[in-house]
Amino acid sequence: MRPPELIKISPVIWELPVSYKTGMRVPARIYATEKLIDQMDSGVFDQVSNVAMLPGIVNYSFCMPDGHWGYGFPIGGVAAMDTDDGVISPGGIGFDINCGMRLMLTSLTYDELKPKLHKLVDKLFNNVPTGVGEKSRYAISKSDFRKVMINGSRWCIENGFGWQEDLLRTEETGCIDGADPSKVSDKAVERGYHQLGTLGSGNHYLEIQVVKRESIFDAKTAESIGIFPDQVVIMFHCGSRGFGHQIATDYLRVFLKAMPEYGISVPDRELACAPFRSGVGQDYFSAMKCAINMSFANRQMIAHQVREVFADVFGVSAIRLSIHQVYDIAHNTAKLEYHDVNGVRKRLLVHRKGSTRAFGPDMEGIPQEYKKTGQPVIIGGSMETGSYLLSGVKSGKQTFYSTTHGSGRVMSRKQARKQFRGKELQMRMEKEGIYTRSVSYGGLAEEAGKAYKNIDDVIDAASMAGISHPIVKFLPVGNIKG
DNA sequence: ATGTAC
Repeated sequence: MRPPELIKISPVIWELPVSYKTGMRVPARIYATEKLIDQMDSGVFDQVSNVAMLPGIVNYSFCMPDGHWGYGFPIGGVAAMDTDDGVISPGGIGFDINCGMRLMLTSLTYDELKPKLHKLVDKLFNNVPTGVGEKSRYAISKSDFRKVMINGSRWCIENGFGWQEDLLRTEETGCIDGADPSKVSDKAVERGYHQLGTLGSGNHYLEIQVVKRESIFDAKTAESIGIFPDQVVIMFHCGSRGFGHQIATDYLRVFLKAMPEYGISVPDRELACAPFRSGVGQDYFSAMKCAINMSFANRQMIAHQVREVFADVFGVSAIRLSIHQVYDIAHNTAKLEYHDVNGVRKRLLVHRKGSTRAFGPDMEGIPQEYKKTGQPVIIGGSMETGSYLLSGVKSGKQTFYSTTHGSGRVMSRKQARKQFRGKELQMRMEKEGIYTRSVSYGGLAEEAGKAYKNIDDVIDAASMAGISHPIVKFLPVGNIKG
């Protein structure tokens, strides 16, 4: 359903000019192949051009190749705002603040895993709380949770839930500066303090994956990261649970009320925003950072539980099994970054909603060990089709160093439930060598591979456009989900 | 995504 006004800039870049809609301050750019652009719902074109109307937006309103309709902004949306006269918008970050991915390696080969796969997946399913409303296995007081809001993953490491090196291999070393718990409602704390180390539901999952020799695209980089053929790896996807959700809800309400006071009008209530420099804008920014830190800590606690389960099932310590983390990266955030805009270095608030930061080689803010290769980008595909590790590249400058975050839905959850049967899907996957455990069959059906775009198409588009570089593809063999 | 509705 592409609009006739859509201009093809290159085989993988499409533009809606400012003339497309009254009020657009910048053009909108969608990264997609012909095939992917035709798979995008009309909501993408509508929303990406709405975002182009927001005050202070710089260069373009972007949508990544996995883009689809979302709350206000498209999922796959990127919008960099001028920090002097621009806005901050919860819809540009997502309800699940710091939803993100973590990738961990093992020294195990697929043959070593096979006899224990069922036991491993069952034990992960029993140990990592999975599903809506599930609570943490750890008793964490509200005063400890306050420390988590401020210190993120660092709190976990200090309390024995992980390894020091995990911090170095986490975006922001697992703790973003400037989190202020006084800006977070009691209700959010009430929902969040017992959610550390829980997976959640929907498309949140934990997967055991295998490296196929033929799916290593950049052997040199893969080897330098510690990846080898037939290796077993662990990937998971989750965020800040009810905690971040409540913070987003709280501030959307505040912003809706504040907008007229600042003279801001938006084409869609879901684009509620406030000037970044305003009191409420800064309050949300500081509260959102608490959710960013909570989410890093959540994934750290899951990583800890994963190591425990592996050690238990294989009867060898996690250190002996070399369960080292590759990286942990968010795909739902707004962050202050310095970028070159028409030759001038400017401080921007980069909203990435279902989009992954992909800093190129030598850039500040990526771990020393990845300075040469570029920042690792972890892409979760559907549970049937596989996932990717990419790296950031120099030419990522065009999108403020942002790329895709996953496959992107082509079918609504409702539609998927109608079209697929969870039980059948589980049996078919089992036959294909993928053992899944899920809280509900309906939930499983929503995540069917065919409900998503083809992950290879999405990665090809991102690669062709020069916004990230494929290193390796992983194939799923075990999966737990909410 | 979410104690799937304020």
